[in-house]
Amino acid sequence: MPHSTSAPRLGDLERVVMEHLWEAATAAGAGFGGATVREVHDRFSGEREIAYTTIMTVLDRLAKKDLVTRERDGRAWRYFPADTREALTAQTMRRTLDDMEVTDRRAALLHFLDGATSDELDDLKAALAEIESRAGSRRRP
Amino acid sequence: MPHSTSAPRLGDLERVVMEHLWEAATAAGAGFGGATVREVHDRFSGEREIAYTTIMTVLDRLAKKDLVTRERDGRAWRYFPADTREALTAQTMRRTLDDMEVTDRRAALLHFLDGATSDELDDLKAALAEIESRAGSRRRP
DNA sequence: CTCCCAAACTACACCGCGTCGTAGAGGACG
DNA sequence: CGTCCTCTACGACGCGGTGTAGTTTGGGAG
Repeated sequence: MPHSTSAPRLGDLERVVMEHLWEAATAAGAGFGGATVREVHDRFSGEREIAYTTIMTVLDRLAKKDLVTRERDGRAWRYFPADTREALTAQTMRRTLDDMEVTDRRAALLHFLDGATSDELDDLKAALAEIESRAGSRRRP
Repeated sequence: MPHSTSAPRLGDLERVVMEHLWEAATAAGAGFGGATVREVHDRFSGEREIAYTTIMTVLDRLAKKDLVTRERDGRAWRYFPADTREALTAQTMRRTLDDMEVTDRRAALLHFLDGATSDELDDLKAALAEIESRAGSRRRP
């Protein structure tokens, strides 16, 4: 069971920084890339003027919220997203569902699907099928 | 940041007040109900000490966020939830999905379903079936 | 020993939300 | 009429979260 501590909300800058970390992760393959404060800060160059220490603060707060982890890399810290963007999104959506204390989940889900594109419905069906198959036949090759 | 049409987030007290409004709505049958500031305030009696004006402020802010509407009822205003709890929940969940700019929605949904109970999966399948059955009219451009 | 870099700590402004207080406007009623 | 009561309108204060950054400190590279 992954950490069930409900996902904290992100501010705009926090989200953008996470963005960079996720990019760094995928760019480095599944083996994880992560980034130092300087690397993240450099990504902002030309795009936006922002202080190095601002990035440090943001990364520090993200770490305190357990949204990122960090490891030493020489004298600097290297930051890694604690979850994929998709996992964090799912946690946040679930938290909403819980917080709202919805009694009629079916109705809520119906409303949710009501605003979905057909592509999304396909995605959902695919996801559902996968879950089912996973639950139905435990143990697969 | 152009997401003004999306659902704003609720604070704790705001949520509790919405709670009362939703109760009032269902208790009075579909379509009517609503409550005045005094009625909402009275609901808190014995359960919690809170100022009348606090309720007024909260209801006022909810109205500014378009989460409730109001009509004159004598000298007082009568407040009505703008959406059902389920609809608001769905909007918030969708907003999360949009804000996070998830590229792989299928993965996100998969994570979401991963934390679902089997009852919830049933609800989802039912909702999905219903959407499918009334196929043909798709909203959103 | 000196310099530079990165971390750590502190600071500050702003906004959202919980929490009220006070000032008025209009009925109700003696 | 004057008094009282009830609601609204408006504003205020404190606190926590977030964006933003400056200052201080400690440890390597010369």
